[in-house]
Amino acid sequence: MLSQAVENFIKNIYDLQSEGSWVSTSALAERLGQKPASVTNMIQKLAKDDARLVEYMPYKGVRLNAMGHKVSLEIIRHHRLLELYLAQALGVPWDQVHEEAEKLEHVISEDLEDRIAAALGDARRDPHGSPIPTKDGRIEKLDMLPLSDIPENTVVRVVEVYDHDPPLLRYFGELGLYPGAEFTVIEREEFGSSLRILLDGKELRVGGKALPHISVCFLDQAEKS
Amino acid sequence: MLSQAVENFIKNIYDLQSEGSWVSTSALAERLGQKPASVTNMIQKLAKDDARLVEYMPYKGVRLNAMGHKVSLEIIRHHRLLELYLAQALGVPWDQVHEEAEKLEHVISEDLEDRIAAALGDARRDPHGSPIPTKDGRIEKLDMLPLSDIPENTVVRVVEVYDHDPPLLRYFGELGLYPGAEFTVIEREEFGSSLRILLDGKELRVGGKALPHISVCFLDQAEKS
DNA sequence: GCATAAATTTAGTCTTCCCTAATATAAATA
DNA sequence: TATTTATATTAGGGAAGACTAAATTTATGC
Repeated sequence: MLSQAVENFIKNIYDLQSEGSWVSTSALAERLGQKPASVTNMIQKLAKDDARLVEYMPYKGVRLNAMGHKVSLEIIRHHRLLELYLAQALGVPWDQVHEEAEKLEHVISEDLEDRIAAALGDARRDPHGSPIPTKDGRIEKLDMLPLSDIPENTVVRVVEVYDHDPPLLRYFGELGLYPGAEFTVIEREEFGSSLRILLDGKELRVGGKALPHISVCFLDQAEKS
Repeated sequence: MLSQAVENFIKNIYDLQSEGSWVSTSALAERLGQKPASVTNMIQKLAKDDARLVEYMPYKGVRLNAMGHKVSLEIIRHHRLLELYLAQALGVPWDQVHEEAEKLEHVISEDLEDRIAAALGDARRDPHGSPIPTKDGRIEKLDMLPLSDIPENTVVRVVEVYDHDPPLLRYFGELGLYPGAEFTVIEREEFGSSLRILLDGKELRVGGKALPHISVCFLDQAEKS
């Protein structure tokens, strides 16, 4: 049985690892809201023989090994199933599901996980568009680009909104920028200060700081519904 | 914010307190699966000025004060709402809901508590028949007697099954002895070894050890449906 | 009523998981 | 390359929450 502290470490290493192979002590400390010294400490424990969840090279960083990778996907499966269940079954707003799932993910049994999954049917994505890992540890790789990199006059669809900050999510919600939403990028204003888009016939302005947190895919005429 | 350890202490003091005013160190230790020395330690902390949840008299025992009483009912509300929700919404068998709720009760937010309560409508009892405390801290007092005290030739209805042991609950489930079930006590065998009852036209034998764990109310002809 | 048994508390220890302060290493720059 | 700066690690410490062993208090039996 892994402690909640360990599970959180593993999960956050997974998230950071996608942005490069080795995860630095300070990046992990930042994300966990802990001091770098504390992180070094825990990482060394996780790399030891009894745990063996990560590979650690002093002054270089940490990364998950096969075991740690498996464990992280189990936790992320819990988290994302819970987010979706809370939103669908209990109507928890999408800006609050993360915080709630963050606590629940560590305490639900395998059996409850299965029941939640069954209740959701064939659920592939959580409310933010992130893929839900399968029970056997596979996870869909999404084909997408941050909205900040999209050229003008392009039709796109929101794939994933990757941030857990409630005010930011509420802002996106007000604009209608949920996963699945389709819109046209009209014009990128100078210095990336904001983006003009056309969504459901309305012209909207999306703040520049928000752009990296929305990922979209291109939508050619054939696909567009 | 109370720790899970503290919440568990408070909840278990509540449960034991109904069987007499002061709760002994050893009884609490037994229930919590801890050593008496550990319990003394924690109790003294709970009685200190910062917490002030219990009243403590050395060598006599511990009991909840007004604050502790309020807190315990909040935790028990979480627990019982969760048990009922898990059973009703997710089909978790009644012998497993306790264990699951035991972990969840400490991590759900007030908001989630309210959403679960709303989803359940006007829910008054958990799957074992125990009353669910209201949001404002009131709890129904049940009028019932243990099945071991019921005279022969009496018609009764199951009110509460008070034990969390899964095999015992499965045994009751097989017999059909859920809260609400109505039956007639036919004959009490000598030394309380077992009880013959008539339920839904079938004659059943209930093991003597199980009798104190089922509480029933009398059912006169007028009430009987 | 006194001796023994049972229950409780005290004292000291251990693990987990966080911290700060000091030190060591790596990276960046002149 | 030497020096400065940023990053990481080591060393030591503290709170929470459990433990064992020893001492103390209360209850019980003759």
